Amino acid sequence: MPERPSLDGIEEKWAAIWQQHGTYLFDRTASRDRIFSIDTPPPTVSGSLHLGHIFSYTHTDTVARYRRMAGDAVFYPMGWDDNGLPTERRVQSYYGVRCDPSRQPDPSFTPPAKPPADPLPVSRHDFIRLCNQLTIQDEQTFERLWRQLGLSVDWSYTYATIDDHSRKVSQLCFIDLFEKGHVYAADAPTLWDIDFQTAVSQAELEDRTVMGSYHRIAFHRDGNRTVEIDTTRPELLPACVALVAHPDDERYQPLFGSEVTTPLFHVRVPVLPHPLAEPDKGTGIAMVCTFGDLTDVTWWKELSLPSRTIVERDGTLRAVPWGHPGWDSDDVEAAVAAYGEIAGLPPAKARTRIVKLLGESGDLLRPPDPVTHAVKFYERGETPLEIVASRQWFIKTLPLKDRLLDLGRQLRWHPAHMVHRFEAWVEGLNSDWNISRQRFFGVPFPVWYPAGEDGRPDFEHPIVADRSDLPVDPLSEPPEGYRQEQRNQPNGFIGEPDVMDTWATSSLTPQIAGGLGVDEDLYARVFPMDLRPQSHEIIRTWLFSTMVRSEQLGGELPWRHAAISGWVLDPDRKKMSKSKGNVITPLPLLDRHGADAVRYWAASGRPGVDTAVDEGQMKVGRRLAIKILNASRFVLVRLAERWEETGLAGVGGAGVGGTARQAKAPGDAAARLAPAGATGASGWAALVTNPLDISLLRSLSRVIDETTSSFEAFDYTRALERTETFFWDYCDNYLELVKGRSFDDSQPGTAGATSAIASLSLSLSVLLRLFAPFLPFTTEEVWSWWHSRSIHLASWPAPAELLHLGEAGDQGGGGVAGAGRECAGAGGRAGGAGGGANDHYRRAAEVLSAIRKHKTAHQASMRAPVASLTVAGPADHIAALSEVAGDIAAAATASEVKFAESAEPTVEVELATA
RNA sequence: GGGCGUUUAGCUCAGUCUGGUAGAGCAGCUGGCUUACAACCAGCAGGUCAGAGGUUCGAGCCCUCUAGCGCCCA
Repeated sequence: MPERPSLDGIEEKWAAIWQQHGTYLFDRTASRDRIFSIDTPPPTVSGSLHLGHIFSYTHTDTVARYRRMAGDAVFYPMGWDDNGLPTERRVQSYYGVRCDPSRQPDPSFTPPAKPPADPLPVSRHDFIRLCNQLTIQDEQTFERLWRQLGLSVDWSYTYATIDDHSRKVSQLCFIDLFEKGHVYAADAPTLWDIDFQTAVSQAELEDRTVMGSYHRIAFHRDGNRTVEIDTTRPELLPACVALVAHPDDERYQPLFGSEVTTPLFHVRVPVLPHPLAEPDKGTGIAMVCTFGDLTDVTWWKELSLPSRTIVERDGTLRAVPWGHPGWDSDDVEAAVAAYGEIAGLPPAKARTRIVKLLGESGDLLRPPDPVTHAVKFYERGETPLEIVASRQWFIKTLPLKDRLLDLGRQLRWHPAHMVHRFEAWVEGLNSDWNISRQRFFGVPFPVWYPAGEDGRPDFEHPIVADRSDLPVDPLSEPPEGYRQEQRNQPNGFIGEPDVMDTWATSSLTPQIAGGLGVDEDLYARVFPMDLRPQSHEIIRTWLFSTMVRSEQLGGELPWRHAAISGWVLDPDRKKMSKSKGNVITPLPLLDRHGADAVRYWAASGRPGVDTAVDEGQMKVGRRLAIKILNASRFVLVRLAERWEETGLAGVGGAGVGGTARQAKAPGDAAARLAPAGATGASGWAALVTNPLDISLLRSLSRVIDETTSSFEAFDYTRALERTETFFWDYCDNYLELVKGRSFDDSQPGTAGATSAIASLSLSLSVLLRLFAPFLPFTTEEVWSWWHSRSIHLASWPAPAELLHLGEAGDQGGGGVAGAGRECAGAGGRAGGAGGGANDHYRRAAEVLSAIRKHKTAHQASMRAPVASLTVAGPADHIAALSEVAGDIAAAATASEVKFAESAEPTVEVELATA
């Protein structure tokens, strides 16, 4: 035990020892009912870890540590979500390269020391090589930070969503979907990001309010009459396939079923009713184009409209064959001429041009009217999404809506109201899940297509890889029965060039971590997982997609509980974002305050509640940690010095002081004192005979009950608060009260001193264990002063450790002293001495407080001697207090305590003249 | 537009299911070196519980409405 305890260096020290000793290794021989498995979110490694990670993962870690101490074999793996676009972007900027899939691999390629301003084109193979290279670096950085934070992860189960194992599981599950008919490829309207040149899914969308303009345009009816529509995208006029208005809209009811012609292009389009048309929006009648937005897709589908797509994958308008089938016009020449003005242009330029044309033709009825409106963006993109028709793989989710809602209700959500977010999302689903991405660093589809005589792929007969060959890359390996030379040749084969959406793989983390198809024994032990922790913003993506996959694989929930963390807000309770420049990075905070202090702050954020960064809270946490060091030293010094003479050495506790290091795991005090232990409740607890000590332990046993039930409900914050409140009171009052008795040189070895030492030892042991999930470094440091085995492998405290059997049973009631305790007998034992046994401690603390108040009011030192002390109160108070008079007198620095009966409790203090 | 959450001391939040005279920490002020801890301790001050109405002997808590803030969905 150090002379002056300190937190300096304990993080490096214990992180290394935990790693060396394998403290958090999962016991995979445990039976299912003893296992607690956690499906941790694999953070995206391409960014930096932010405070939200620290926050949410700390929550998970407190629960993991609790479960481990409560006797579970905790399966707590970590994954890295490294595949996908974020990594590609990081690699592009880090090395200054871009992927050009038409290039041949260059094995000698190494990226320049400094990224060039103009990105170097590299082959797909080399690009992926760089992605792998950088993610491995990033993952090491992440792992160091996690270790610094003290996460009790079993690092031997770490996976990455791009590694061989994940690719294998992901492809395996794709084949499973394919065989079950849950996945299909189709030409369909697809949300398309023209900058990233890739499809995106509904889950990756984000509405952003942007400036636009309503253009009022005249469509023509018979007899020179017009219909006026407002549109923000006049350039899509050639793609117009209908006009729609609300069925109840009397203005347009007469037009339903009739045809109108588009200006400039002279295309006949029907006027149709549909409830999604908003009468209040613009003129109340909308132009349906293929495709301007998702509502267009709905109208197109539900009204069985034709398709006239004009937007290319790069966002420009493609050439179209006016006058040919599907592109009929009443004035082909005019249509060709008008379209010739905009073909090949990007949307914004095409818009300007067409507005000019409409103005010249007189069909633009007034100057553009600026509006703000919501536009769909890819969440990582900067250009509004286009909707293009292209061939993509989709997972069927729409037929699953009801089943998913049902599963959502079966899942235990913490907090419970988070289920609404899930339900809102599922109910709002309007398309199947597009899992194709036209990118490079992702899990390939295990699919090839036979090439016809013309060399074109036969999409109707995909060749799916054999399970035993996984993982495969169809762009570098041929399918069975083909030779590599037949790639892209007539009558040969063509590999599927797309990769899967990141979520298509990270939705399988329970299967990946659990070893589906690879380690069935492990999988059976850990799946379904017990806990899915995550933040609320990714309910619609990660939680949702994982539910989909688990349902399609085995028709069940992937986990039993979902614990949802809130967001971390900046100190002013504003959302942190790069653009606002208010992002706070975790590393400086960890360095400044220490891991336990940051964890303390994180644990103060209740499940689901958005929490502001609060360095003040971190300072409080650090102070708590220091207090634990000092209080522990106080207790352990007494324990060590009185060890022999109190007779405690023979009771079976761990060695303390000089002998601590020799004690072995089974000999730890905690282990011995556990109810199941050989000595059990008849151990140290039997030595606690003083009423003050007994009532202290009774209070503490209630804290155990409360923290335990809080943890069972995933309310780690409450567990921490209860423990902390008790501990601070314990330091201020209990330690002061027993200071004299536990250290009384005049009476070593008396029952009173022995009781105090035993009680201090028991209570400290319990308190440290209650704190261990929150402050793993500090508690481990202190624990190591008197135990050889990690506190994180010690058993979670049980009330029975503190109380004799038969008394422990009535602890559950808590609150005011139970009636059953009143008649426990009149001896000096627990439950004796009249009124609620717990009152000794509480009343003594109140008296002490009154004395302090008096001293402070008289500007006296706390050590100022008290000449006369008279405690008055109801008979039962006095009876209890008189039993602890010696402790009160010592703590008050009074020579004696006089008692008097009165209706109201009072404390009269007279200080000795200074 | 629909939904969820939230509003309690200057700040951050407890006060739950199950109604009984407003709590903690931080910050502030005052005092105290007290042999575990001055990185500490003690004390003080600080609130129309967002607003209105209702139920009740009694409402921060239950019900209704309104407003602000945040988020989700459309």
